[in-house]
Amino acid sequence: MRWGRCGPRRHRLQARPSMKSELQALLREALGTLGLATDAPAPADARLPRPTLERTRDPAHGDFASNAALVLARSAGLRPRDLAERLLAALPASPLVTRVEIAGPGFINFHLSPTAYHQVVPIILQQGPAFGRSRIGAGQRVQVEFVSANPTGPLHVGHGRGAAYGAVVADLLAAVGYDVHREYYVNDAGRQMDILAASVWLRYLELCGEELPFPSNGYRGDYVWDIAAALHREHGDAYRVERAVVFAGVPADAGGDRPDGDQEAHIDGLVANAKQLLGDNRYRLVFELGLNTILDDIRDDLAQFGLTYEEWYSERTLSERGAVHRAIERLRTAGHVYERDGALWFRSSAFGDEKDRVVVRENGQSTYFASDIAYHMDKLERGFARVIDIWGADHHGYVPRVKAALTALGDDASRLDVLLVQFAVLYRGGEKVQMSTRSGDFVTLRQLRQEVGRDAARFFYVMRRCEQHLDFDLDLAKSQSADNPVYYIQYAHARVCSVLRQAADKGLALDLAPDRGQLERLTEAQENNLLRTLSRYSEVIETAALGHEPHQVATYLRDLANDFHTYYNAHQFLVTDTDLRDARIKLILAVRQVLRNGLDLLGVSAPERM
RNA sequence: GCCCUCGUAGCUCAGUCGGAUAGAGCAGCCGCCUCCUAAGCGGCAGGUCACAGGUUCGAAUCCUGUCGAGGGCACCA
Repeated sequence: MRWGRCGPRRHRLQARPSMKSELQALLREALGTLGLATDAPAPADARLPRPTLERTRDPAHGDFASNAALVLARSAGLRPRDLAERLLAALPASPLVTRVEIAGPGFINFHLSPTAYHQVVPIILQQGPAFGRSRIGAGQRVQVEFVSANPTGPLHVGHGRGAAYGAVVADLLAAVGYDVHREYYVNDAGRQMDILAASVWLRYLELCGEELPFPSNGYRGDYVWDIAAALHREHGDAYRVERAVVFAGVPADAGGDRPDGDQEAHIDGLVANAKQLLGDNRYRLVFELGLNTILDDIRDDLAQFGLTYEEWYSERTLSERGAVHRAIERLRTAGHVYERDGALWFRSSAFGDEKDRVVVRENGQSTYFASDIAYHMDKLERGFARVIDIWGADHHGYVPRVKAALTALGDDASRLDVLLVQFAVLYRGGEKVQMSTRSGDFVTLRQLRQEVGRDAARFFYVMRRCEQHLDFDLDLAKSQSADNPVYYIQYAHARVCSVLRQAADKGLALDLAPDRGQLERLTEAQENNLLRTLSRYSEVIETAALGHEPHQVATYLRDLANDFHTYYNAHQFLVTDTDLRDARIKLILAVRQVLRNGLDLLGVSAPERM
């Protein structure tokens, strides 16, 4: 995290979002006093490290440590420890800090007062669900596009990870003050959709009693039968065409007894025949029926997974509005396209791509890539400060060409971040669950939710870094044991609720007013650990949001739950000493609040009893 | 072949912008319920951070190369 650009400002204890930013302000002031501006733009040599303030790993080094003296010694013309001395002298006093010392090669270690930690409890209780949220995004508009699976079939478990990851990235950005626009790009045009329409029609013909060979490249899932059955129910035989006519002039399929055939030409021939035999209106109806049925299913599926979108963006309307044409013309005007072999090519190799790419095919149809150029152009034209795409890792080769297109259009490609999510592999009984999209034999997201539940699914999907392959252990996700991190964390929450129920049952009068001084009674090691962990929450949310790293929240919550369970086992909360009891109840109420806030960000519920 | 990502304890993974003695969980071993939920807690053991160089006060982290795993290299989307 950079140190911010705000000028020297009187520090006010409560105004800072976290104790870390409070200390940063102190340090910045000291640096300013010595004329070592940290607000200057980064030096040309970006490899020069910048001063940082970090949590220490070893308590002997205090609570926070800064490497400022080490990093700035050279430019200041001083030895690190000498510079550290001067910084120490220039450091303003603060009630948070009890002691500052120089250690090792020139680290500056800050020891914080117990009060600094105690005050985090009333802050959490006052801010409630808002605790951990901040305004560092300053209302900047950010677009997050995720899932965007083709509406040619139900979502499967591979899409689930992108869905969970994208949802949390978006929510995190919103939590730190960005104006987030969540979007699903609907590929409702193009060849794959035509293949779906043809697949539906062929299954319909089978329901009508026609016997026909199903194309090897058609969509074979059961859902295609369902859509075909709906068509047949509503329209009887009105769309029926004899088998011989359907296959007239269609090149042979490949596979099975015809290894010499051509799958692609075969399915394209069937699509062409379907369009011609059905005519515009009837073809359109079949097409729309397939699209809408599947899209409705996807919407419903994602809603039940806890995902909401601000917008479902149609590829078809994009091209109908002329955006694709306009994008290509802009590239043409800028001199970045050329014709070869009857097709129109974008010279993406001039902008860092491996090779040039076709935007208009020989048959006159624009490519999916052309739509994507138009779509990304449109995103930037809509005025988003940042645009985030979340794609499956198998699309990584696609990143350079999209960025190339934006650069060629004269846009700033650095406004686009593409986050690549690796695949999730399911394990059941220690065995890898085999899946194959080809045969339609895949586990759907809905099935996964039904098997392990929404909470476990959401949590497991985001508990690893996105570029890490995910081993999704179904048995673990279902197990109601401490091994299961979801239950472990939720159990901590339920335990706090349980203690409060006990207090109520015993008729104990709790004084939970914010500032009564009882918090000074929290002196046990477990209490100090808990306070330290609670005070980290805002920092975790900030780094998780800015780094697009939901797993940090998952890891943090596990730590917090662990600290709580340790405390629970070591000390009784409902003691007879009322001040101590009130202090402990306030502390665990703060724990409960932070658990809730964190789980909420992950889309996981916080049950009151288990 | 070229490109991208990854390689940390037996297994699954954290490790902040390069920071001080590399951390969790599981599995293993030893303990802890007359007590707010044992769906819990404590302890022990476990490491050449794939390998080799380089950069510097300092490298698991940055650079180069090698090896290994996954993915990508369409007038498909």
